[in-house]
Amino acid sequence: MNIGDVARRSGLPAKTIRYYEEIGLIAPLRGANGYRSFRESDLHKLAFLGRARSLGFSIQDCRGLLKLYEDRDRASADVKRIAQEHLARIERKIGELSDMRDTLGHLVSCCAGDDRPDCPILADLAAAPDKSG
Amino acid sequence: MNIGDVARRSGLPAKTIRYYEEIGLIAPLRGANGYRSFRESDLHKLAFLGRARSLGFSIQDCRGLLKLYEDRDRASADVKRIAQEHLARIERKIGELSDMRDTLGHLVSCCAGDDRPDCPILADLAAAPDKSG
DNA sequence: TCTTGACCTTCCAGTGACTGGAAACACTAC
DNA sequence: GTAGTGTTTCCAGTCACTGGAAGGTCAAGA
Repeated sequence: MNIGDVARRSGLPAKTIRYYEEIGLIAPLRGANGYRSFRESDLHKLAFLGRARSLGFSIQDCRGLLKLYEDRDRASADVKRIAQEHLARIERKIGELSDMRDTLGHLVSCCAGDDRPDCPILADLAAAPDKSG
Repeated sequence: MNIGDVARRSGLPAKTIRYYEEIGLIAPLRGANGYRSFRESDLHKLAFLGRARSLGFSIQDCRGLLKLYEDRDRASADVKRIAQEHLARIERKIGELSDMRDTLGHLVSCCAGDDRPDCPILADLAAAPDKSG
């Protein structure tokens, strides 16, 4: 398979696939013409990566997951740990964003949104000490 | 005020303050020795920026907000629109992350996390078509 | 006067995970 | 032969900083 076929079948852009090769996530063969030649196993890896990335795993996480995926002697505990740490990061992020949403939502609801200059949003930005930490 | 004082009083790293000058968010004066010389108004702007950034506004948004902040003839509607668009982005992001959390939470709860190789997390990554789109 | 140390300056490079674009080579169909 | 598509590599840009190097400035103390 050429990169275009793999891109279509995996749903990943060809650019991304080349990038994944560059950083060592996949290692497709090369044909005599210099074109990348993908095996089914490469396609599986790319689908795996696409799915993991869509769940928000970092490339570093993906590297670890892919290694475990290919290791028949793996312990599921290792996979679970990576997933749990990622889950914790996601939950932390949701918490941060929820705080922003609450603050911002309140400010927006207080703002008249008309042609006058008075604005509680700007007032807050100008006056409030940083409550984020 | 030198940059160190402003950094302490605004809570922003000196590096960040220099960066904000470089991209034109602030324009401190310069002393004869080449040191930046900050006025109270620069400090206020930096506090404003710090607060806006902590609410997740992009630098581009900050540029707009700062302009409105300094415009006595502004319409609060313009501020509100920026804030509402940002709020919508935040809510979209929270939605995406919540989906990830739900999927990942389910997978994690299904994984034994022991020394055996069988793992529903890997099984999902390997098998599931991308449901993110 | 000299030194020490804190502070300041600019410039360059790196982060994460791609993405866009240019220039050139390869292949297929007509 | 040529048009069009696919592929290659390489370089630069994204966003908002952050780290570090090399060197200039200043205030305090011996």
